[in-house]
Amino acid sequence: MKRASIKDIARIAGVSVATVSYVLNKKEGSRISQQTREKILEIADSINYVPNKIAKSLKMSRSKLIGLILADISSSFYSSMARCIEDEAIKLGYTLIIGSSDESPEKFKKLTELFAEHQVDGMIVAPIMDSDDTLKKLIKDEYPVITIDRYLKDIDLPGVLVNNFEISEQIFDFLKAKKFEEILYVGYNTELPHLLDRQHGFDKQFPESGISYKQVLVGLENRKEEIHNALEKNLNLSKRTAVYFASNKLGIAGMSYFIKHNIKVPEDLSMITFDEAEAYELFPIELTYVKQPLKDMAKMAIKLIDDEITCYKNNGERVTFEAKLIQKNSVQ
Amino acid sequence: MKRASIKDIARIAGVSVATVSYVLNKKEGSRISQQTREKILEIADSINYVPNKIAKSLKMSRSKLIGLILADISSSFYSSMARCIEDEAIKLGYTLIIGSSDESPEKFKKLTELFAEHQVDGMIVAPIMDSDDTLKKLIKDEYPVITIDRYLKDIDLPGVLVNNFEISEQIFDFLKAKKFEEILYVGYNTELPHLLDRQHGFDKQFPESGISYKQVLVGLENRKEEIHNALEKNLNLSKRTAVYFASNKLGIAGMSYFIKHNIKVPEDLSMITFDEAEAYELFPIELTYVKQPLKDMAKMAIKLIDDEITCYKNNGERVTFEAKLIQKNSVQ
DNA sequence: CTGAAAGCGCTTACAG
DNA sequence: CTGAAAGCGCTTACAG
Repeated sequence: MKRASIKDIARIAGVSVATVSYVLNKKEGSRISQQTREKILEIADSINYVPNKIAKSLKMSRSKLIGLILADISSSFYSSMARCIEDEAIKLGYTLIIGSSDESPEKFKKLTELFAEHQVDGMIVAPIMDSDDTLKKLIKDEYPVITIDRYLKDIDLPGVLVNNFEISEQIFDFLKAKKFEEILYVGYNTELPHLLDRQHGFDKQFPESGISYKQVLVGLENRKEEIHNALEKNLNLSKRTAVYFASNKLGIAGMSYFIKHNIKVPEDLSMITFDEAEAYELFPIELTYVKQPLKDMAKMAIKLIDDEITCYKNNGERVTFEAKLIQKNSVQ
Repeated sequence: MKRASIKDIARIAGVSVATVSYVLNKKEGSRISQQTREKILEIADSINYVPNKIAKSLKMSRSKLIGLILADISSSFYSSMARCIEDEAIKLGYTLIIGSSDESPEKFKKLTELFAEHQVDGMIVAPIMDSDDTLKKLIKDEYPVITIDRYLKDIDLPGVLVNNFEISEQIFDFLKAKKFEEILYVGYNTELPHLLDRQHGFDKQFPESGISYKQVLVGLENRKEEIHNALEKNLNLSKRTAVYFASNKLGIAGMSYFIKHNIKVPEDLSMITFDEAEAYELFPIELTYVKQPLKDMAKMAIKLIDDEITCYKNNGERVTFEAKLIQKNSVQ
């Protein structure tokens, strides 16, 4: 598997490696004769030449690699996101290296180090709790990094996310207009700002609304039992109740609870979830849920990181996309 | 973001780059004095030295990169698989580059080329229809490649997969023992051998079994309407019927059909699916399904590709794992 | 115990 | 229109 290099092409063609490099890179102002050019291309093809991006990277200090750090590639939200980012990255000539942090600061740190060693041109990361130091170091080194989905307080990094606060306000208004007596928010026990936004946009108006409000916060691990227990303790079906699940995993755990206990949606209870999921197909009715514009976000993420790579500025500006409440039949 | 190199360390320490390289790589037979060693390590740390794997790769002709080509990273089966492979790859010091072929031979080819240019040490691929030529070229070049989940007729490559044929035989036996009058196989209209195995292991015994057998084959795109239509045409609930769905996506589409039409499992109909899925949680009863040992398969995949990288032999031997029928409540 | 030097496969400023 | 040469950041056989 000894592979051909431009040196081989040069030798066969009887020209210099410089000449080969010029024609292979189709430089605009290239002054190579049509004849030489054709000969070189032909030889390259015939000996199965594959350009060595590693050598090129070393010389150019550009790897055309982007590191993507997600919490967990096997979760449906992140794998959908990864897929969209993959498609956009390829369009700009980047290749993706992917890693899962599992919400562990150590793993997160390891991943950034590993990716830096591989000389990725930039990183797109979903930050996690206590990844501040790791990110600060990257910022200090002026490493191109942007955030996706999440962000961190006091960490100024460009990023893309949705209007978590506002969409939750909208959901509050929506539910308020429907005159629910009791509303339950099922979210996460975390300091992750995007989740706090999602939570606070929702609960801030309750005090003066007169609506009975409850809140259940579980661990980011999405343990089914924990979620079911929380619902069991907090669900009051004697009132006209709505539940807002802050993620698709929470929603799915919720639905499995409802199915198990024969609670009918929306007759006995109304519900809204965040994000989409394949699993929704299996709920007896169509869900009202919050949709994030993943493709647009991915496109913007790649644009942002490409901008930072091309011209580092890190103005810390986050681009907010509008999430959309898709009204179906789970709220009555 | 100009980064420190061993040259910088050497300059500051007043030693040669060779010495720096030796201590940084902790070579066993290293003859560097404890004093120099400590000084170098200290300096490396203080100037924030990050080893440049690209330079190392170039010199060593080893990138420690593995290319993973799946049909679609956003599908739950492949993202779970990717996650397992990621974990195993890291253990052996490899980093994953991931791409989705979307069942397109052109994309598949592009991906292998891109990965080869990035000098991945090897590739783990889920081959697709008409990717023969691309794979043959890789084999001719003696590029380390192994297959995962799928394989291709007449393409000899090491790989890991499950005993599709045998597990389907077992399912036939299982259903036969339950004395169903009619059995429906919902699979794919494809020549992909692992799916044909899954299919043939099931249908081969029907002729002499006396059980009425139907077969529905849909496109790999898993279009819900197509699957629903097929079920509508072929489902006969007047008989004691069982359905075997050849993938989780098919199974999910099937379940959504049953829910929509108020068909009760297992009272009106029994069913079995292949692979797991988050969505199963939302079906009213626990499913009987086929479980693949993803972790073990991932571990073996990394072992196989690492073997090929270390010592290319490509004996074409596929390692078969036993899928397991997990008996729950969807078959009566 | 340590260093000078070659070389991995490229790109590109410079010279002709 | 084309080539010789330097250099990207490493590793390692060789010499001392």
